[in-house]
Formats: sequence, C-alpha cells, structure tokens
Amino acid sequence: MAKSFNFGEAPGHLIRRAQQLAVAVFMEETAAFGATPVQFAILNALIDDPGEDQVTLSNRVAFDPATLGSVIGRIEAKGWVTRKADPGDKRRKLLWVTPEGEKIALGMKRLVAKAQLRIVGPLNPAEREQLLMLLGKLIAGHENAAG
Amino acid sequence: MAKSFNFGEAPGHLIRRAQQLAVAVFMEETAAFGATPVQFAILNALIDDPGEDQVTLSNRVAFDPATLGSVIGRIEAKGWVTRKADPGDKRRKLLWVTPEGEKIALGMKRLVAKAQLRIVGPLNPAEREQLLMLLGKLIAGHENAAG
DNA sequence: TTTTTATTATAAGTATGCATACTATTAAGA
DNA sequence: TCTTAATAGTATGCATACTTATAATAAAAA
Repeated sequence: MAKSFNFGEAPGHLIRRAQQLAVAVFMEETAAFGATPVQFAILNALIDDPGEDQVTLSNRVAFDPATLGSVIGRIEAKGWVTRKADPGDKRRKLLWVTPEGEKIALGMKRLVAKAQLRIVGPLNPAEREQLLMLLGKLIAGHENAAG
Repeated sequence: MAKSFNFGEAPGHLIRRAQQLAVAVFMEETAAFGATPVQFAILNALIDDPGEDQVTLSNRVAFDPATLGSVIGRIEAKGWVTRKADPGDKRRKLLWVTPEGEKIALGMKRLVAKAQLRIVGPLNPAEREQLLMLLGKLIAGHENAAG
C-alpha cells in the first residue's frame, strides 16, 4: 500500500524518538536524585557562572526564557537555587546555586556522564563522533540562519 | 575555568536542541494549518491504516498512550478524526480520519516535506543520509535493548 | 525632560510527554 | 463458573516548551 507520507523515516520523527529515549535514559540513571535533565543543566550552568540573570542563562543553555522561569521556580522550591534582585538593575533577578543544589549536581555528575554514554551506546566510537559532529553542524547552521 | 560538566556538547543536549529546531521549522512551514507535528503524524498514520485502535497506533508512532489520548481528544474536537467503539471489543475505540482531516493532512503534505528538507538543510546530501542512518541505528539499538 | 522604546520577568494558554491510578472489559485458570 | 490477570482507555499530576500578553524598570530619543 502506498504510504501517503513516509513519516517514520523523516528527520523530525527520528529526532523526536532520539530525544524521547535520551530523556528516558537520563531519568533512569539519575532517578535517585529527582532532577530532570533540564534541572540538572541549569544547576550545572549556574555552578560554572554564578550570579547569572535568567535571560543570559536562557541564551547560554538554549532555553525559552518563559520556560526557564518556571523551571527555576521549581528548583527554587526544592531549595537548590536562590533568586536575588540585582541592585544595579531591578528588572533582573540573579541566580545562585545553594549548597544543597551543588551537592545534588555533583552527585549526579557521574551518573549523567554514564547516561550520555548509554544514549550513544548502540553506536561505535567513530559513529558517536560522527553523530555529535552532524548534530552540531545542524544546530549551528540553523542558529546562523536565524540570528 | 574548569567546567564542572561539558553539557553543551553532550549527546542529550544536542538532541534536545535538534528537536527544538525541528519542531520550530515544522510549525513555521505549516502555520497556516494549525496542526502540530504530532497531530499531523496521527492524521497521517490513520490515513494509512484507518480504523486502528489507540494502543496499536501509539505503538506504531512511538507515542505514550496517555498522551495520544489527549492529542486525539484535541483533533477530535477540531473535527479531524472520529472515535467509534469496536463492536467486537468494547474496550477498544477505533479511529477514523474525517474528510476534513484528510483535507488538512493532504494540504500539509507538501509543506511537511519541505520542512523536513529545511531541518537537514545545513547538511550536504551525504551528511543527511549519515545522520538519518545514525539516528536510526541509535533508536533501533535502544528498542532492541528495551523490548 | 517627557515620551517612546527596549528589556526582564512573570502569567496565561496550548500542547506534548510520562508515570500512576482507576474504570470497564476481556481473557485465562482453577 | 468464579476468580484473577491482563488490556484499553481515561484522568490526574508533574515537567517541559513555546506564544502572547502584561507589568516593572531602564535606556534612548524627541
């Protein structure tokens, strides 16, 4: 039977599936910590650059600012980060990771690395490098086209 | 400064970014129709296999059954699909695309193909094929490991 | 300096995506 | 047959994710 559109092999479909399983593997490996991939990414980014404002952070990790706000609200409620108003610009709220949040991020680090390895597990080393290179090029190409 | 974890180059991060922009391109190309990638996928799948039940469909397109239910609820409200109870098994609800839904799917088809091309636009033909192959292998590997 | 524009954060609305629980129904076993 | 297990679908809760709107503040322009 003639398929009306071969959706199953379309880039969009494959990328969605890959994202699906990447998140699943991450959550499986780090279940003990109760942090999602996004939450870990934020903690991690803030450990590298403490006192960042939400917009700068959202650009750095490629999150929608509105989404980032709600995510930060959740990890703030967990006591992993704190928001403090910038004295120099009262519109801004600067973000810091709490000792508790730092403990979580550090504890997860090894497991996250393991998860990342598991995600590309079905590929051999050469293929892994290829995939990361191609995804990087894909993303860079769209970034340049947009911005 | 030593980064605590090189998240920006991790497979999970790159896959998330790719998914992000793939959806954005899809929505941009097909904005006139008001259907999301998931909604289009469902319409399309049901055109190929009319009268399918929700669980079978959810397996075929790799959607969570609970999510699929709510998605179908929305496109049913739009009048694009209808749910009819299976006389042979009253638990099942069989799905059909309405003429209106078929019109939408057909109208979108060309634009979706264009979007898929745009998604891999930054890559040359050889790289595109490589990427799809690698993603396919990645997904297949995890499917076999899980099920 | 007053008006306009831009920026930052938040809120509201829509749409996935998954886990869990619950109902209805069917199938399997004792 | 009666009980138990499995299945299909729905509902609920949590967590993204983006768009648009709004409020507050800041910066630029008239």
